Amino acid sequence: MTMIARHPLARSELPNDTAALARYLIGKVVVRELPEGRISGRVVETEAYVVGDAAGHGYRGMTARNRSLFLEAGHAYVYLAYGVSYMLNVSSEMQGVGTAVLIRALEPLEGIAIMRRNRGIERLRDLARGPGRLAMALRIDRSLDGLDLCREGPLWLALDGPGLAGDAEAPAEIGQGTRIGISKDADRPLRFYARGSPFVSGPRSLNR
DNA sequence: GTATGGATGTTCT
DNA sequence: GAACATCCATACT
Repeated sequence: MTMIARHPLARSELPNDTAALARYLIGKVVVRELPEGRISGRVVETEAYVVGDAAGHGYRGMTARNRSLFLEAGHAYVYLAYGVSYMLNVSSEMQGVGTAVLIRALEPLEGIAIMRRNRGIERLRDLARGPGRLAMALRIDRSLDGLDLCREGPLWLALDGPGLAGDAEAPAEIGQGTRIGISKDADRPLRFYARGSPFVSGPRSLNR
């Protein structure tokens, strides 16, 4: 078993601008620590919900649900969408600004057997392809809302070190397009993805 | 591969 | 009462 060198993202290195953060997070690693073991996956798709964005949950100010959006960059904002699926977001910009990056899809790296169990399916490609599926695979719910993702803990964000699985691959080109599943401010190119990755959600036509 | 509809909790009008 | 940052099963091309 290869030793995996990996450390948390430094808050000071996160781009302040939300769209820049969304791009920055492509290729980084989400780590989930569970009693049964560790799950991790490479981020292959994100969306930015920026300042003044009518599609963003912070657009109308702070509420009991969305207060984590207003934390300083690098904290988890988790909410329930459509009463069915949890969504994992990374808060962005300065404290007091209600913006975030939605993590939409992961390429599974570690803990694949646990992910299969959490999802109740076998197919590797579908384990975390889509934000709701991702949350189910990593067993993410509201109990993780507000967590600091720049420190090792039950859920954190990591940078690859040498020796990591997938490390030898050339860094994927980053594509950019419109966000999925929204109606307000829908034309802005605020979705980022690893071009050509089979683990990106949505139709293949959106991943060229 | 694409298209459709139902389940579901929370927020807002 | 409607909208919603979704998923899944089913039907169809």
